[in-house]
Amino acid sequence: MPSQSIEDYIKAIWTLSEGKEDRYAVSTNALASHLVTSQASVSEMYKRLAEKEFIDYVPYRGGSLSPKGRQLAVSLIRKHRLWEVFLHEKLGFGWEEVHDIAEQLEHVHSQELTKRLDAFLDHPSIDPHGDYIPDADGNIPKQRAKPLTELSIGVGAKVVGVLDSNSKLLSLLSQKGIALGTSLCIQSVLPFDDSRVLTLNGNQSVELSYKACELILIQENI
Amino acid sequence: MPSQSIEDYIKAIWTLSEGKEDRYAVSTNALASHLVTSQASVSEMYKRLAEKEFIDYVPYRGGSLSPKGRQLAVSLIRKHRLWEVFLHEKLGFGWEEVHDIAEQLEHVHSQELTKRLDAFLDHPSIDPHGDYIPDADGNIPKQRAKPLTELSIGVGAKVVGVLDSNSKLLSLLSQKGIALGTSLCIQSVLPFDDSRVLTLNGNQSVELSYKACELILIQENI
DNA sequence: GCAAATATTTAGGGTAGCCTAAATATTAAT
DNA sequence: ATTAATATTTAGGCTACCCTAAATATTTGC
Repeated sequence: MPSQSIEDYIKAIWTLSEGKEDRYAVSTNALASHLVTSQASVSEMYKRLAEKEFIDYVPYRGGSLSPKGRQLAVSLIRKHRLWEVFLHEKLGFGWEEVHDIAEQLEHVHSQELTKRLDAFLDHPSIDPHGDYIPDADGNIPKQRAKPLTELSIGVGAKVVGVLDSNSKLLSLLSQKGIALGTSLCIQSVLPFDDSRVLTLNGNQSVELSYKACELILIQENI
Repeated sequence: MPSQSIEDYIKAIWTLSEGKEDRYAVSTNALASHLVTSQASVSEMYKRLAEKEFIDYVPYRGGSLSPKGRQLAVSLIRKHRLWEVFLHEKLGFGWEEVHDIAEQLEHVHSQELTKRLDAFLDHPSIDPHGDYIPDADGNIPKQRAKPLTELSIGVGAKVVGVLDSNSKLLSLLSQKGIALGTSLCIQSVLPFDDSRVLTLNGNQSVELSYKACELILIQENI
């Protein structure tokens, strides 16, 4: 069982190499400042992690996750984000409060627990911050979901999540014909209040306030 | 923030002094075998715990919880049992599976989390093993709840909990007129199947199978 | 291409845990 | 009351972390 400390390091390496090419090596420096620790500690830990085959480590070149390391990282991310959903949806914590608690909960070891928690939460795919939750096999979409307010006019996208389980928002959306998976594109942005006029599934046209758009997560079509 | 190790020691001291008089001192030996560690480690840790004022420690006499130590212990027990309820009631774990996971979850530090979990579970007073959950102020009934099958004939008792949230059991009980707080006493035990004939609230008489009696927790009148 | 700046590792040391074996205190037995 | 048995502590040593300061590699700027 990897120690909490090892788990923290692995997760940090994963985070810092997100979006970078495969096997991207994280520098001692970057990791040290991310973890708010000394470079010497990182250097030492890099040796331990390489020893245990969580990373590939070339002295003076930094460390990159091995398949084993990546798997550990992703399972931590999965647990972290599932717990965040739990804290937000079930216990009513604000999205800004959930991180620190999830940071502790992610270290609980029990695959069965993760599996049941996932089912209890109805297999969510997005956490309260809009980040994707890796599935049980560790797959996770590369592209980060972004709020509808950040979509440019004329660019096609798909609804992948909603940032608030607030039932009023959900009923507003269903009323407008917007659901998970709906394809849309922004037709125009209205003056003064920045409401968006959307085209849904290539035909219907609906208007949605800025406030609602902020909470809808989309992924741009490729 | 006390370390996980310190928390484990404190909880163990609490457990071993349960039911004993106040300030009961736990011997090095007893604690070592309970924690499956060496006596030397306990001796050493006793010094650390006394230093941090979690226990009163007289060399060669063992350690007893200080008020501060007792408070920590009870908060751990509270968290442990609340998580057990969560795992059993919400995630469907069997009562025999919940302990090990709760053992990890109890170390998560967040009073707000405990508070909200308690509310989410509807302020349970008993965990899936029939142990009382200390309230937010650390109060906990001295007497342990025991199953109705362990109540002797003619002894008065009160229903304090039900070990299975199985709705069929609950509906059977409401049908028979048994609820939380019902006073009862065993009139007789039937031959062959060990069903119990009960007197409820001093008047009605009902019969209940052994299988059902096993899951009903009672506390004997004093 | 070499010096200066920067990044990284090594050296040396600290604490919280854990361990076994030896020394010492306490308790029980005759 | 002394000895034998048992309980407890101390001594000495280990690992996994952490740290600062010094040494060494690498990169950058001219």
